[in-house]
Amino acid sequence: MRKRTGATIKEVAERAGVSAMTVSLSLRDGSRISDDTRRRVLDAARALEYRPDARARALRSGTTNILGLYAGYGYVNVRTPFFTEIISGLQEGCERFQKDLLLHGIFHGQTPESILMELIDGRIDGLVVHMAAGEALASRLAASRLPVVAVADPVPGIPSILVDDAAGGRMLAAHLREKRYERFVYVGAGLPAISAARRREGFLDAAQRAGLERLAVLSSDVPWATDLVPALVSLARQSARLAVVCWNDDAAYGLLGAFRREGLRVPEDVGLVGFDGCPTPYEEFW
Amino acid sequence: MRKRTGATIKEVAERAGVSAMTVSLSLRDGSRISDDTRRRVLDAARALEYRPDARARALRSGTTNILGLYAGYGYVNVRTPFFTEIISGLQEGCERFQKDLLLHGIFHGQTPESILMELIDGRIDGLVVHMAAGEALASRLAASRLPVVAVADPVPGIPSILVDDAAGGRMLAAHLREKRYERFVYVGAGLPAISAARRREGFLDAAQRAGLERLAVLSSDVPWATDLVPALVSLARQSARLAVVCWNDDAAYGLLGAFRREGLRVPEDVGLVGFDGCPTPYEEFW
DNA sequence: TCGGGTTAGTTTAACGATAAACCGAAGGGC
DNA sequence: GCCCTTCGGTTTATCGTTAAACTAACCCGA
Repeated sequence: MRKRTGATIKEVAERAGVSAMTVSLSLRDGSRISDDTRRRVLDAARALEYRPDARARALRSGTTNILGLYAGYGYVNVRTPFFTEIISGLQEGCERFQKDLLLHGIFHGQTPESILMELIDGRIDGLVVHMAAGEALASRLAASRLPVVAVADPVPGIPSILVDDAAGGRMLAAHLREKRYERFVYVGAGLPAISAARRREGFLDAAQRAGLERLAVLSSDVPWATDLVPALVSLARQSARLAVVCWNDDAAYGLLGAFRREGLRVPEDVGLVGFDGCPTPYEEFW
Repeated sequence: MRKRTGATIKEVAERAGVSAMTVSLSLRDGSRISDDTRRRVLDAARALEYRPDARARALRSGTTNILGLYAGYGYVNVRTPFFTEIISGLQEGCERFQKDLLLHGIFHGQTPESILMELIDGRIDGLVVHMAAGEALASRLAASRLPVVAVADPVPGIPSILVDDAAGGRMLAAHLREKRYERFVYVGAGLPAISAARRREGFLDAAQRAGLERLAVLSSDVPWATDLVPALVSLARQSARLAVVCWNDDAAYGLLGAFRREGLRVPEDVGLVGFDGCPTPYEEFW
């Protein structure tokens, strides 16, 4: 057990000749304390290098000043631009509201649900989730009374920040026509993400309407879709005017690198398109 | 104030017909509890969907199961590969030790020290810092009795994970000779980082010994060194066999993009080198 | 049969802060 | 003089859990 090292509120109170409550109020609220008393309290606090204990404050006030980010598909993978964008945005928000940001870990032998539950049991004041949640999990989240926002994938009954996947699909199909592509392979997600499914259906639908020939609909089990490279390369070599359509930018970037290494030129030999608009750290270099 | 929503340990105790302490022990320690009692407790806990409150646990036990990452130069910039590498490594460690990871925010009107102090006042069980710390800050850290490790920059009296900057400088100078570069511009950090200074001196020293001509030693105030582009481009156009030596990879990547946009080819028109070995998310594509 | 040790719990007292209720003194209107 | 309000605090009772000390029952060997 780790003991605190600094002074407690009682010691400050004693030194300033007031009650602990007065110290507490002086340091936070402002009202109900005379300027004179407050100054004495602040002096005492400074002299003792007093800093309120976050744990005690959290227990009594119910507030930790920490926001959580929960990633349902494994963990918060900061190596992918998708997450770095989300985190950067959250950091800005955290700054505005004076919060810190907590990234949960993956613990062996724990289910995603138990990780989520552990996260919401008093550690944080609010939560951003990125996951495909069913009714069950959603209702447990709601029961926690914790403010929750979902990003990128909808969670029933929870405010969700989403992408218009269907519109994206239509834009994509139109773009391919415009660029004179005639056929495509779709590279989908190996995840049960609702948004990924909508995105796929949205595009397939629009592509059919646009008269694009559908060669294959694959799905990749790794973030950068590298498991599909052999199949895709072989398809690309056989088919003219082929576009590889990826469900997200991570897959597209991964394939871009893989294609180059295979000597397949983009866009001369094969078209390649992603979805998300993720910047990379050095995107001006692309 | 946010109230807890679930059952407390007392309610579980009551339902199981035991004391609160027995519940606490049953759920954690294992010893001193008969199998029979434990089962009753677990049943009751499950029935009530009991989850221990992290705040209370933290206050009483002194432990939060959270590790902190503190970045002294502003904030934890997850858009730079340098930090994503650090964070990814920390995530692995957190997984092993069942910890979550806390990223502090930047708060208006707070000094870096006050942010650091706030972070260590009971929020976390251990800390990784990336900063140039003087004796004063270092001794306050030590006084907190919190386990602290410094990365990339040394902090007096604190275990620090460092790079051998001098050796890097020698390797770099040797490499430039080998590649037949004759002169260089050094692009240093606009930060008071100790490691950056050592790195600069280490290289300048080795470069002199290696007989390389030193055209300029600049320092950049932005992460990707883009403020130096005009000066560097003009130098590069005037000088043959010139290498631009960057103190870190962020600057080198930034300049790589900028040079290309200026029509300056790397390495045909100018040499460019970084320091760190940061991967980018899609490095196989480079 | 007695003392010592183990087993399986319980009781008590915090951890350090704050919410809520309370309280004395000063001021003010009628 | 009496009642009411405001100001500037204090007192009390937790928040929910766990460390430490305690206890009752039982076993066992001498």
